[in-house]
Amino acid sequence: MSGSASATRRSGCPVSIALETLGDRWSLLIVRDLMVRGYRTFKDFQLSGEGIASNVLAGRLRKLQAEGLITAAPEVSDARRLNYRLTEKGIGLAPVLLELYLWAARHENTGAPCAVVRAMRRHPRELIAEVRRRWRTGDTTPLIPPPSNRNRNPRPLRKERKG
Amino acid sequence: MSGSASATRRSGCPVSIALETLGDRWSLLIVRDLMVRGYRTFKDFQLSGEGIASNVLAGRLRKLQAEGLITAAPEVSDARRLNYRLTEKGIGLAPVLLELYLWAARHENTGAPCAVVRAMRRHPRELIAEVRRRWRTGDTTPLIPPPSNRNRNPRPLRKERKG
DNA sequence: TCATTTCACTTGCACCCCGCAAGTGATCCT
DNA sequence: AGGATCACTTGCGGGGTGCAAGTGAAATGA
Repeated sequence: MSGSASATRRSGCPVSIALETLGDRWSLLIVRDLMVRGYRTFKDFQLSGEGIASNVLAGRLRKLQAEGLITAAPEVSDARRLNYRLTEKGIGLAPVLLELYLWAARHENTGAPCAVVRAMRRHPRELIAEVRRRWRTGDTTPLIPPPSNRNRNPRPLRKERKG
Repeated sequence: MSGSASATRRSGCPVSIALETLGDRWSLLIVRDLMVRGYRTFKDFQLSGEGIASNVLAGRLRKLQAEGLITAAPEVSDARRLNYRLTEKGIGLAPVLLELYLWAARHENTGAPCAVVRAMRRHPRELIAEVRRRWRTGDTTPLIPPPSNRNRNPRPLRKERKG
């Protein structure tokens, strides 16, 4: 029951409580990567092309673990490797991500293919069911094709260097 | 077409693009307050009990305007007052907020009344329709009762003073 | 065996943004 | 006219973020 949730609550509103965990730039992207791309390791996230810093990534993974959204287990064949995996609570975010996806696809010009968007809009239940099935069975083939360039040297995204 | 969207895009994924605007602690809470509570003014948000700082609030309102999620219009009867209102793009976030609400209500122990949660879970379409109806007609009676204490002096929420 | 590579981080640094208290200017109320 | 209200802004200190570089353990290759 997520009992660990820290001391202070801003308010009792579920939306507010959800945003205490998820209200930042990265958490939902990590969940998305675990859910629909086949990502499982630290390296996978680093190279995801979004450009998250390694220390921030480490912090987020820690936090998501503490909140019970993901688990980490060392891989049997390679003790260096940690496999991250969504929990039931984590996979439960599928509808949120779906709606967020549909919203952005409608109101921003994204690179999302129309056919995919239309399919998602018409058959949301089936999509969620498929996501859960893949989660249960450990199927990690990407549901949505990863961005064509799994950026090997992700460009820095800074405002403007002062000097 | 949200053309103003700034120069750099982290990735083409709609979820990532959505989080560029909404991926922080406050933006979605402001949208929620406009959507289901009757909030319209700067003061309303300040007293919402979540404890947002006034400078941060001003910044968020600016950003949400720039992104086309809200508009601001001076009230006719009182020129000091600015009325904020959701745009079509803003009201389009209703399903996202609904799913986020349901997720938190299921996986965290929130103060949400079970009957309300159950009703939301069983009749999501009707709820969204009602939210849109209220938005169209300018009906600002709170859809969900505001937290009993519209905190007059919101407590500071700091980690723990060092000393 | 032993160097090299890979992996999952950590450390140090500069900068930016946040939370907070206080202030500002315009507008309303009396 | 004087005070209250509103929507902010400013100044300050601390914490979080982005980035480059480093660390230690485990795998890989010669």
